[in-house]
Amino acid sequence: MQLHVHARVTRLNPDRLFGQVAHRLAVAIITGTSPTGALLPNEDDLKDEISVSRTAYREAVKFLSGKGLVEARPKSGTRVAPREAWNLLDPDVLAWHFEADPNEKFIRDLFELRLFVEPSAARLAAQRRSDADLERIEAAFRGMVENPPYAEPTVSADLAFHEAIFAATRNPPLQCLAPAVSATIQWSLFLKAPDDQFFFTASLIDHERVLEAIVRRDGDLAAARMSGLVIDSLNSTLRLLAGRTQPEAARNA
Amino acid sequence: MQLHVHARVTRLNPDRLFGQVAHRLAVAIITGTSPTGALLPNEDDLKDEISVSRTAYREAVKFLSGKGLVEARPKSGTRVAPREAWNLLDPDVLAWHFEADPNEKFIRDLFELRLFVEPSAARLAAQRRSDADLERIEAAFRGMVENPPYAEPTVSADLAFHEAIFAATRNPPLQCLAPAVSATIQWSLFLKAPDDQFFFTASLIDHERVLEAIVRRDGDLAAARMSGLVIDSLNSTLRLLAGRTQPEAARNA
DNA sequence: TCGCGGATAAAGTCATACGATAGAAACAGG
DNA sequence: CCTGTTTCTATCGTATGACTTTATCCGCGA
Repeated sequence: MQLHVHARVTRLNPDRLFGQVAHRLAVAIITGTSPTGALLPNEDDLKDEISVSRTAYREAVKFLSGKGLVEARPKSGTRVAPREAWNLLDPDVLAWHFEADPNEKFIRDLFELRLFVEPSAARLAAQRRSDADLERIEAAFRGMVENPPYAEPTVSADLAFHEAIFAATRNPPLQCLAPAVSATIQWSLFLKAPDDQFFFTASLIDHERVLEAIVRRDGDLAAARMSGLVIDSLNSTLRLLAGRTQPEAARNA
Repeated sequence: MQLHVHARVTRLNPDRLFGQVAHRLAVAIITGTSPTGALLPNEDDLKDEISVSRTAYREAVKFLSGKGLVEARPKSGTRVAPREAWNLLDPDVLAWHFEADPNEKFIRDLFELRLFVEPSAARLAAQRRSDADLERIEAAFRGMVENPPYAEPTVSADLAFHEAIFAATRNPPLQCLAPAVSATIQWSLFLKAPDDQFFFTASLIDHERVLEAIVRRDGDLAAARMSGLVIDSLNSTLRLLAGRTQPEAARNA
C-alpha cells in the first residue's frame, strides 16, 4: 500500500532506530504477517536478523506493548496480542493500518464510529466555539476551496477542518477521537479516484453547510448537517470499495 | 486518592521494575506534579534519585511516550508533553487518573463522551447481538442484582454489563471506547456514598430496561433507555461532585 | 547585527553480564 | 501407566559502561 500520510500526531520518531524497529514490527502485526499468538523473533535471534541491539529492540517492544499490540512475559516470549487488546483508536495504530491493504470491515467500522461521534462534536462546536475556533475552522475550509481537488494541501485542510471542530468542543477526551476521524477521511480520500470531480464538489458543499451552522451557533443544525456529510462520504467510499474488487473479477473473466 | 480499581485491560505489568517507574512518572504527570514542559529527571541523575538503571527508566519512558505523555529529544531532554498530546482514552491513562484527585471537568467530559457513544452502542448491540452476547449481558446484570450494592463484585458486574454491550456491537474500534465508559462508571461509583440505596435501585432499574430492549432487539428503544441510564448516572454524580466541595465551603464558613 | 561553527549535554545505541522466572523435561513415587 | 515434584534451561528483566548521534547553546568572525 505504501501510502505515506502526514501522520501529524504520531508518537513514533522514524529517525530513531528503535522507531524503525517498532514500525516494522507493528506493520507485520497489523497486516497479519505475524498472526495472533505468534512469537516475535527471539531477542537474541533478532539481532542476527536485522542487526539491531537488544536495547533498541526491547524499547520498540515496550512502545508497542503500551498500545496493546504485543505482550511480553518472561520465558514464554513476546507474543502478538489478540486483536481485541489492540488500541485501535491510537493514532499510531491507525496510521500503521495505512500500510496494509484496505480492510473494508475496518473502514466501515471507523465510519460507523465517526457517524456516532462527529455529529455530536459538531453540535458542541456550534454551541461552544470561540471566535478563534471559528476562524480556525473557516481557514481550513478556505484551504479546501482554494487548492486543487485531492491535492495534498486540500487533504490537509480537510483534516484540519474536522480537527478544528473537535478542538472547539473543548472536551479533551472527545478530541482524542479526532485522529480516528482523520484516518477515516484519509482512507476515503485515498480510495477515491483523483478525477472524481463530482464527489469533491458535493463534499465541499457539505462542509460549507456544516460551517454555516457553526457560524450561526445552531447546534442541532450542525449535527444534522455533519450527519449528512459523513453519510455522503460513507456512501461514496463504499461505492469505491465495491469498485476495487469489481475490476479484479472482470479482469479474471 | 489511592483508589485501586481493578484495571483489567491495563498494559503495564506492575511486577516489573520498569512498570513501577512508568507508573510513578505517569501519576506525577497526570496529577500535575510534573507540569507540562517540565524536564524529567535526567537519565543519569535519576539513577541516584530512585536507584534504578537507565535501562528500566528508558523503557518506562518509551512506554509513556507511546501514550503521548512525554516527549524525548536529544540534548533538550525528556519533557512532559502538553495535555493535548495525551491519549486520554488509553486504558492506562484513564486508570492513572484514579490516583489523582477527582477533576470535575474531566469527569463531565467523560460523561459527555459516554452520552454520545453508549446509546449508539446499545442500538447496535440490540440489532446485532448473538445469543451468546445476550447471555453475557444477562449474566452481568444478574451479577449486579445478586450482590450487595457497591460491593466489589457488583461494580465488576456493572462494568461487565457495559463492556458486554460494546462487545455485542461487533465493531472493534468502537469497543476501544469501553475502557472510557468503564472509567466513567468507576468514577461515579467511587464518588458515591456507599449507603445511597436509592440511587442504586434506580440504576438497577435503568439497567434492566436497557437489557429488556436488547432482548427485544429494539435498537431505538435500547438507545433511548441507555441515554436515560447515562443521564441518571450523570445527574447523581454531579450532585455528588457538588457535595464534595460543598462541605469544605461550609466548614470554612 | 547576523550567520556560522564548534563545544556540549542529553538521548540513542551497543555489548556484556547477571538475575529471575516460568515452562519443559526428567525423574520419582504411587 | 499416571501424577506430582524437582531440576534444568531458555527467555525476559535489569544493570553497567562505553561509545555515537543529535540538537541546542554560545561565542566567534564577517
